[in-house]
Amino acid sequence: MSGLVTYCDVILPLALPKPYTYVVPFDLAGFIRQGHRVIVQFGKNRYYAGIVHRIHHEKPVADNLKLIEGPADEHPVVTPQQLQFWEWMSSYYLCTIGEVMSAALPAGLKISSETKIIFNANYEGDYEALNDEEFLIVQALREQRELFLADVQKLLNKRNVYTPLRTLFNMGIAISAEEIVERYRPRTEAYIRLNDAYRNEENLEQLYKELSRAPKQVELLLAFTQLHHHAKYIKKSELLALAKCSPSVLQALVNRNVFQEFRMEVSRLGNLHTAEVDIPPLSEEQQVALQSIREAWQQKNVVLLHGVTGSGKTNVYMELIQEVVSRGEQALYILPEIALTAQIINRLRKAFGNQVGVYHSKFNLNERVEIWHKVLHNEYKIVVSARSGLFLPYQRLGLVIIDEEHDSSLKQADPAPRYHARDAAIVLAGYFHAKVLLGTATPALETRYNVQKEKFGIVQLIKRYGKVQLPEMIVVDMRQENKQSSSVSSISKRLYHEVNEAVKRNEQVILFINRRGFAHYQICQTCNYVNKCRHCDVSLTYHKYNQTLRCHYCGYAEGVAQKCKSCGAPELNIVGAGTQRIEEEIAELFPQARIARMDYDTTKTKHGHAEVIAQFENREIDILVGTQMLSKGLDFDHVSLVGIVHADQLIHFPGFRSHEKAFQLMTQVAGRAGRKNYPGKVIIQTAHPMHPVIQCVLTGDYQKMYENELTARRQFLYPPFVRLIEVQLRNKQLLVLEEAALFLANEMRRLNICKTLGPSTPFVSKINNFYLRDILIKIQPQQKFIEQTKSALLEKIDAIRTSKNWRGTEIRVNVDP
DNA sequence: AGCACGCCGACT
DNA sequence: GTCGGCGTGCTC
Repeated sequence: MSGLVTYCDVILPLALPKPYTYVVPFDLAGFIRQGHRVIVQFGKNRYYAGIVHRIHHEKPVADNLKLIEGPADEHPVVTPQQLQFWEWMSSYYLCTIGEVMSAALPAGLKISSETKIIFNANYEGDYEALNDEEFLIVQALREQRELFLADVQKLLNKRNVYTPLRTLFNMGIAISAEEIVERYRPRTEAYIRLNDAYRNEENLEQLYKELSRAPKQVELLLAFTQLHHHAKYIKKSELLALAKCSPSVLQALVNRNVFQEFRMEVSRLGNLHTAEVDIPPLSEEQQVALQSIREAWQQKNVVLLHGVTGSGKTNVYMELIQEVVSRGEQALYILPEIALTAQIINRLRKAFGNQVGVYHSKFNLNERVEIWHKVLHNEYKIVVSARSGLFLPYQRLGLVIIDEEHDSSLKQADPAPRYHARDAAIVLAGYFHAKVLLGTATPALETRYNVQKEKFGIVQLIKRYGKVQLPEMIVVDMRQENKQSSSVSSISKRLYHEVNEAVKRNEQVILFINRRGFAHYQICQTCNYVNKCRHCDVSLTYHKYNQTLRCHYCGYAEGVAQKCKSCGAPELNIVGAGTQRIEEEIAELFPQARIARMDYDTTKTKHGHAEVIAQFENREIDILVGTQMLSKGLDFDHVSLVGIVHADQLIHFPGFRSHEKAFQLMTQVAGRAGRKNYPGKVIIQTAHPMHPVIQCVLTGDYQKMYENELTARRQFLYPPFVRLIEVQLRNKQLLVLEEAALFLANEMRRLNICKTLGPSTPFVSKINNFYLRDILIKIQPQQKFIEQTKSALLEKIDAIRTSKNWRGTEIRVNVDP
């Protein structure tokens, strides 16, 4: 075998269609393995850490291959299962493996080089010939000796700084170098150990004598000897605290070389006490459910736990996690990001202590790297996370729980990979022969259908846990309401009355508003003109706090108009009822109540969300007004009333899932009413009280909603009866866009293996000066059709990308939208 | 994602 | 006439 060249295919964290092949230097050939992070040069100067995908001896067609520079770590950081998973994800969701890698690897494990400009101090020429820009750079260099490319860009306030730099390089004033920046920095802490010489009793005796005139030092030394039989060294801060001595005393002993100070890497992840707290006993019903799940897993890998809100699904999860962990396997518990609350984490930490890892967007880059390593080294047996937890390097995955399985935020919208955590989890679990549990009170239609088709097992949990009763559901007909009342209000008389009563009884109220379609905007009283964004096809949203009109798509902002831009009339109205507006209305209606709002604006700050929740839990707030966020994972004990202010907005939202989503959302929100102590009430305000969705919510009839929806999906050809691929094309030039979109749609139609709709103009037809067109592809749910359609689609997309005629066309593919 | 090569506007 | 803008193509 000697004489064979070793190659490795390296995945780079860029949107490149395929891995690139490098030569492994001879002396590294036995060392570099699949999953290793390796430093490679890519392009003229730039270096990246890529992941070794495959090692082989097949000479690639490309010539002048580069050598890899070397490994970034001693051991591979990506497991074979992960690489398999990345590959599946890129082929299933039609994106590049580099895009998957970008999503999967924490930022701290991504390395790229930065160009450094270094001043040549030995330069002996003059600076006469330099122009302004060049001179500016030289001035900065003389002061700082070296600059990053980004610094120069900032200095000159432009992107392309190559030209002046080239002059400096040519003149020998500066040179350039690539600095590889590893973003992960381990945290270190100071430790103290005793000099080995004093392990000898005699020497120690001698030392005490020598120190007789330094009583503080003796004291510290005694404290240390008492503490240190646990370990050979003690954390400096701990020693100081325990010995109650000042740092100067310690320093004196260090200077005497009695103590030695050294730094050690420590974890950033809190070291919790592993208190063996009991998991709360299961109710009889939960016990039965648990047993049924175990049995169902004998037959099926995926089981749906369909349990009403408050039925204590979490208790069942805990039990299952316990079982898996005791077998030495790892459990992954995925929830929608906003359901990943302190309540859940605390509970798991209480039960499982240090074995629990938490992974979500609030962790910084360093923390995420440490979590990655703890999963890799099998120190974390349990991971609680948002959907990105799928990408951690599990060793022995035994169980994946997807909680709130129906939740649409489990599907990543942007950027690619546009994956669904539930579906991806099932694939991932398959690699480990692990079991999957999907939990929800309102299963996604597709999931329930998979149960019907006997792909998934099902276990029901229909009683609320403890003595909690299901809430009373009341519908208010807003058409009647508006007829009777002279002024139009968002709050009906009935809801007004019930809120007052609840607040009077010192109970809490949640008012749910669907934010979408509710943004307020400025409209001309005379000609009905609405200010629109200059770059996007949307009306500008009114923001009260800074009196601006803003575009929610591109961020464009302008001050509120004083007069109409179209007809010049000075009378402009703000219309629309956002959460802010309704909160004001509610404040007027209930002057005695304490009201808080929870939506995007209030939860932007890191703790805004948690603060509002804490205040509500502490009963410092009577009425909580909010959006979607209120429906998930929050258990409040004193909420007796939930009001759904505008149910119609939910039902009539465009999209084939709107009825399903409306049912889910209303049911979930209603579930917030009446926990331990109160029988809850739910008031739904609608202009269509007889609408089937409303009726199903009122009667809590999931099955009926499922059957209705399934019929509609079958009739109009939507999932689960077909598989969908949504393709969006974007181009700054409308004509080019339309031609390209038509080409793609027609080519797909010609195939005759799928049904192609469009191109159509989306509701928002222009974003950031890019025009948009949508194409929807419907495929019969058989493997061969799906595969053929996908490969044809990729081919056609490639044809557009490489064609001169349609250049500048961006194409986004969304599989299973 | 960079970075380089190639073609059009405003300045000497 | 040239400098410099950014628009398109390639990177093992």
